Amino acid sequence: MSTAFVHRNLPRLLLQARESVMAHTRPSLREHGLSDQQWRVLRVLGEHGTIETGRVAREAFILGPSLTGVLTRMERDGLVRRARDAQDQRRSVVEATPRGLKLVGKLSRMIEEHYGWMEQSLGKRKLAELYVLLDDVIELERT
Amino acid sequence: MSTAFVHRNLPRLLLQARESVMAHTRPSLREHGLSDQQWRVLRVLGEHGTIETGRVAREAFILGPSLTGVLTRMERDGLVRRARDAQDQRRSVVEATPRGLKLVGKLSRMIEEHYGWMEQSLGKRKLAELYVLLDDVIELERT
DNA sequence: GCGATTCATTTAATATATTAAATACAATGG
DNA sequence: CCATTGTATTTAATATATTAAATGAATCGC
Repeated sequence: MSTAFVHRNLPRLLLQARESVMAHTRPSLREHGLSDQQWRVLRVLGEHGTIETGRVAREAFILGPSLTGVLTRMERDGLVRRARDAQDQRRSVVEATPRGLKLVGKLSRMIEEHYGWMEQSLGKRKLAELYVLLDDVIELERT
Repeated sequence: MSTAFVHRNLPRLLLQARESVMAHTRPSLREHGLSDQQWRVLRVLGEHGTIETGRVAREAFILGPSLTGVLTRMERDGLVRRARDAQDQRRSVVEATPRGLKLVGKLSRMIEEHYGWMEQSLGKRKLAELYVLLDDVIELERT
């Protein structure tokens, strides 16, 4: 007996879920003058120190042309510094300023608390299952 | 024994999963000259016929100010028609043109096939579980 | 009826997304 | 070496996102 299956607009559900999760952390970002994208960039820099902009783009899920502008504004706001790579003059590298790093630390702790809250309200079991399923969906693309 | 839990950047996973799903349908949309947003709007119009723009905004997950521009361009491209609501002159209503409706039909069938493919490659069980978990996450926001 | 308030949409200003094209440098083959 | 090809980033043009403010119309209380 094959179950009749009701499709649910998966892209929309994923978008809603994402909004739902970020609804709790976004206000803190905004209080510190950060956009979603700037926060993603800052977090990558916090994890990797000085790194190539191309890698930032991949890890922060921002396309090259967008990243150019994001970094320009972050530099303007004293959050990051840019320079050309000495070995390969095509590449440019970025790093967070002390001010940027301080922000990363503060907000990372805040977000860690948020995960604790999600663990509680959703349940560890469900959260773990969700991770696995999302990995499976992401794998589809490489098919 | 409480399991140590490794958090996985949920917003990013949700974003990746969404991209992974849309990677298969987006090329078809582009071939027909549609952006993601225009497709969402068109689909809502296909489901509801003539409807208020406010409701389109909610169902297509587009903020008011963005929708203004999206609808302007869609009208320019002959996909929709706009008019003021006779009962309440504050509101405006939209409907798809015949050309817009033809597109909805064609692309809807394409997307339906895509769901069939996902059902196969991911499995009905997993897909159903994913729907439930995403609903749970979305519910968190209303907490 | 009229003033204050509320509601729906649009305008404005800035930031980001998207695609194609340009630029600038590096690697490679002959 | 030099011309060709490939790679990393930026520029350009248009579309969309975001937030605040403005506009225009309905409603509410008196």
